[in-house]
Amino acid sequence: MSIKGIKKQFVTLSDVAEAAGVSVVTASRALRTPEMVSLAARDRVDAAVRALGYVPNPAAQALASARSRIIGVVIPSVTNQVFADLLRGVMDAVEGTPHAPQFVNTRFHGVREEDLLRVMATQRPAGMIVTGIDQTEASRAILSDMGCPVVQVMETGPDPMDMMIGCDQVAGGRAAVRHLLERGYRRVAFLGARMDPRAQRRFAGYRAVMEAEGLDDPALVVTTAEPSSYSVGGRLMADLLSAAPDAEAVFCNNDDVALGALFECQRRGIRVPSRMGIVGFNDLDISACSVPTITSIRTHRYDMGHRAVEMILAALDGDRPEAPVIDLGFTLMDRQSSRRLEGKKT
Amino acid sequence: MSIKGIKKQFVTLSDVAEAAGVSVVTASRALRTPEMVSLAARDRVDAAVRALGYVPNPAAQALASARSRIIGVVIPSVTNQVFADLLRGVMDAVEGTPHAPQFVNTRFHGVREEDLLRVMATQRPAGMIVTGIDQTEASRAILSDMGCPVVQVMETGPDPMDMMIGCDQVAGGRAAVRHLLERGYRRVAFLGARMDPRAQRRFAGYRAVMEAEGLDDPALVVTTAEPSSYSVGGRLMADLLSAAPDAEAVFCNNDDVALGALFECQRRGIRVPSRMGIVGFNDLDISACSVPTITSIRTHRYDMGHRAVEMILAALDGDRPEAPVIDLGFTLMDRQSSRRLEGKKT
DNA sequence: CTGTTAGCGCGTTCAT
DNA sequence: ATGAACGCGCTAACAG
Repeated sequence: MSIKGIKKQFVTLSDVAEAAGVSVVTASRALRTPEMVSLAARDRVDAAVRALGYVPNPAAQALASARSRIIGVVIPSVTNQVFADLLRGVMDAVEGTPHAPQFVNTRFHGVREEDLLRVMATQRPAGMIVTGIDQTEASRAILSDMGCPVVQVMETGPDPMDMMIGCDQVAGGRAAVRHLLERGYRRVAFLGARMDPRAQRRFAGYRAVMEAEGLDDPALVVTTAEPSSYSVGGRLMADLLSAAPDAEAVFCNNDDVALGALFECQRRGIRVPSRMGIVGFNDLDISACSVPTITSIRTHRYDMGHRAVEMILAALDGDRPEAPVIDLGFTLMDRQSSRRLEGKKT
Repeated sequence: MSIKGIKKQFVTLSDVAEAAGVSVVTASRALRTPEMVSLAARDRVDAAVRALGYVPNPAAQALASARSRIIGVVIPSVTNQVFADLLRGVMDAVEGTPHAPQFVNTRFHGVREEDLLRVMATQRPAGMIVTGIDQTEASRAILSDMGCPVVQVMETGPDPMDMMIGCDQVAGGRAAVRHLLERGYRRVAFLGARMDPRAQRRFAGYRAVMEAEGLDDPALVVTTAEPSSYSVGGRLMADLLSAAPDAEAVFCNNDDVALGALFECQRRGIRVPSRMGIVGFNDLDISACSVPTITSIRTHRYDMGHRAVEMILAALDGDRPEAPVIDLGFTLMDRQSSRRLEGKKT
């Protein structure tokens, strides 16, 4: 392109400006704020851009403007299907925009989160999406220093840092347990793996209902610090059957555990839902297909990711949302695994 | 920091240099090539870095060096558990390095992939990881123009662009079918969803074995363009039972389909494995826990992601691997769903 | 509406 | 072993 022809490897804005016969600034403005440029200039710049195949250099943009087009997404785990859904929502939402997500995972570790945020800060992100509402004070400080829109996703709660979109985990827990009680189960147990803050709150919902009904019993609560998985679900069910052989139903932390628990029942010949009711949380695809199908609390992870991005983009455009915190709610998917009365299957 | 105190929001290298009483270049060298700096200067720079909490600005680095620390990862889908495992391997491997992955998904779309690569190119990535071996000519050209290490993952094949790590999909398909034949199943069907190139090659393995045995029959092949899922697996099994009621076993495209097929059998009261054998592909967690457990071809997705990153980092250090293509192989996980003789479960 | 002038923070010559 | 000077490609001030 240039006479030296050595260092320059890409088409730059000056190339475009030269080709269009305008100054670099005009070319720049034609691309970023077309309404501030004469129609004639705009057309010539556009033509030059197409002819030369110009694509802006994000590093130069970021350096000059002290703002990148990166949207930082902080999640605790990539393994978990729940977060995969969130990611999908985020990726779909940035599509067609000049923004790109950058994912980091905290592995459920608070200090690690602070370090990761400090590194993210050097990128001057356009926006940040963080999981949950339990950030440390230090993390909150770093985030607010970033000077960009921040959305807390997955949960709702008081005291949002900036914006928030999710659902009430305690209410979800309550709904699950009430459903089982309505179905006629009394000895309702709680199975929980990886008791992170959200799982804790679901458990709080469970306990609230059980205590209110005078049905609470420590023997009915089985948890582990291990990450949730199908196999852990099976083990928790096994432990429960030892500790409380008369348990009639389980509310599981999430659907992985619920499905593992179901399999354990099948291995032991325990009939679900007649002898044992099961309710999960999150409503994974598989819960609607298993035999029997699994009753679960459906949360809207994809939408949370998608709308979180939309909220950030709107905020960048100066449109702050009316309400900073959005509760997407949840839906009880009433399926076979909690249908005590008509229970006929395995 | 500076007298103006207005624009400067972050600690820069000049701040560090000033605090350490050295020039900016020296500070820069102390960080990047410590051996070229006197011990005294090095220590003072290190101290200043810690005292001021200096973190380099990646945009400035990228602009000045025409190289970012981003590793581009191109996958066809984020939904799929298989790619989630790959991502996890990648994320774990970059941890502790100055590199960061950037994910884009092609949605199994070739032209889309080209566009995405063109955008990635503007970032001057440190390395690229791409899925599969079926890139278009244009994509290959863009990738090679990036002037960075490129690793093709998931499969092995001839003609690697640069480096390659995966396994032989055709061989995997053959192994699955041979296993079923050895177990005594004869009318072995193929169930396939989203017949992407990898699925096509597994199918090629299936067909090769069936033809060699003189057992091939078009009625035994049921596929759909829909993405694979548990429910699609159920539907494929239903379709198979209409087209070939005498089918004795199925080799499924992947474990989602296999599990869906199992559920469909359970709904219809068809005994697995005695009446219907099932083998999946990829070996998801759930396949080891379901009732019955599912025989599957285990592939090493996590390792592929992890080692792909390691290969890139090594190449950046000038250590090209001995062999540019690594075959990680696969393992047949022999479980209950194909145990025809001892089959007793549902 | 347009152009001129200065940087953004770092890497990379060249000198010394 | 060290430093001065320049430039990466773009945006942000300020004039006109």
